[in-house]
Amino acid sequence: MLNMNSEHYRRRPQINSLPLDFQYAESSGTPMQSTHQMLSFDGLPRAQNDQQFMITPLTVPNTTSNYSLTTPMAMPQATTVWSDPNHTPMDFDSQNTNDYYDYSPSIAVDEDEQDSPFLRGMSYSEVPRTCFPCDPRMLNDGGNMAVDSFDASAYLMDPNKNDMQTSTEPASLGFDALENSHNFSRLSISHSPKLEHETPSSDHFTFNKPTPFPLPSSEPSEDGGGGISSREMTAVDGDDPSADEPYAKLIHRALMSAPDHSMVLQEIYEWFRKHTAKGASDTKGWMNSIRHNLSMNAAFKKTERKTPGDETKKSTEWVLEEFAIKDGVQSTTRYRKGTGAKKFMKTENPAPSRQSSGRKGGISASKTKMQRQQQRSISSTHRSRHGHGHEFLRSHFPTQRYSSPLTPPTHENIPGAGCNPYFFPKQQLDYEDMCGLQDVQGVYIDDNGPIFAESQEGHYASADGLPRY
DNA sequence: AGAGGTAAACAGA
DNA sequence: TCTGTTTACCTCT
Repeated sequence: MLNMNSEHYRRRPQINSLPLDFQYAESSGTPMQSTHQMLSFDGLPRAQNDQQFMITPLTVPNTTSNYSLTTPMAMPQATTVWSDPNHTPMDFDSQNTNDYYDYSPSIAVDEDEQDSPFLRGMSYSEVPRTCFPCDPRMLNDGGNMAVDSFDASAYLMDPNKNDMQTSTEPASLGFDALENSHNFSRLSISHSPKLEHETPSSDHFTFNKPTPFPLPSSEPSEDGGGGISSREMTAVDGDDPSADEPYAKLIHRALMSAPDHSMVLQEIYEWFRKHTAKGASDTKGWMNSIRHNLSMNAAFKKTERKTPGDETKKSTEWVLEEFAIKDGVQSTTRYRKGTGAKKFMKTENPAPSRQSSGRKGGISASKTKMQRQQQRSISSTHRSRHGHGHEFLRSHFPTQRYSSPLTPPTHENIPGAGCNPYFFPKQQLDYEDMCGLQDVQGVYIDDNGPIFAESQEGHYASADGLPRY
């Protein structure tokens, strides 16, 4: 098993001014079979040992070099070719829980590299890539076989194929990416990964924008109603695909259908009413869920715009983050479960504010609501369920910001994160490492730096000495 | 265990 | 009352 500690990736030195994820390992000789399983960082299938991918001579500036693309990113187009339902990918996330890899579509790129013959007109972010353990430090054996253990792997890029999208206009980028992933989910998958001497067909080898992360099923379609995810194809196949689609994806679809990828809450409600079964419900639970997802999912950003016609009025607008336009939306659950948060939640004596805030929910919980009330009514000691947390703290620290350890820092707070929110769990660890605070629970990031929600001893501390909640 | 849904407390506009 | 945030629970896989 390879040591896939992400530190090795994150601190890999940059070579030849190429972006971190576009380094190459030079070696000579003929292509060799890889002796290592290719690793997938996004859960998508990757090439197996008997799969070879050739890079055409025209695409290689130095034909004595074997290139590998080292960033663990999804490669939707090639994945379409490689996908083998019988192949179980090695999933990066499964080995590094909450340790998102530092892919960022906004990594600064040397402009000159954009025209590199290696890139052949593609921007680096457009180049499909996968992970190869070409960094010696990634390998347990010290890297002895780091270079020569894999074949001249790359991707069969057809330089004559002109369906590569080079537009940098955000909306079209996003649509290309999504549309392409849409194809991924719809197309029948070729089970023949061998591409040598094959002429790629447009069906399985176009080079539109690759989506760097798990493929969204929330891509727009002609009718604005959205596509069908692979999950839905197996799970629903029914009349209303949206019925089985999570709120986050539906909201994403709604926003994608808007001209500026933005809507006010009421417009989102309206979209749900028109396009989903959820919105047809008489209850208002779905609205609550929408608001919950908007708040909790980093793909959705709240902005303010002035009401047309009345410049004094402002309305809150929800807009898709750039990465969400390009890559789709991630699970809302994912954003609310950071490492620190997990630790925090496991503490036996959570902060008073946590004990009192929030309430039990869920369908079954509501069923037992009556039972609880009855129990309370016969209890001789009536305990107030709230009023001890935020109330007390706000009265004592009126200017304090009440951010939650569960709230991921916005990507703007993280240097180098660009527009990629997947930095934040890693960033939490970085702060822990930097501060030697491995034992501190609930470390999270604030505008002012790390905030230490609660230590194992139950003490509160923070970077500025004030308590955080 | 993770994803996703839901109810509900609570604050602010 | 609406909106936004947050928590805590639930079911399902």
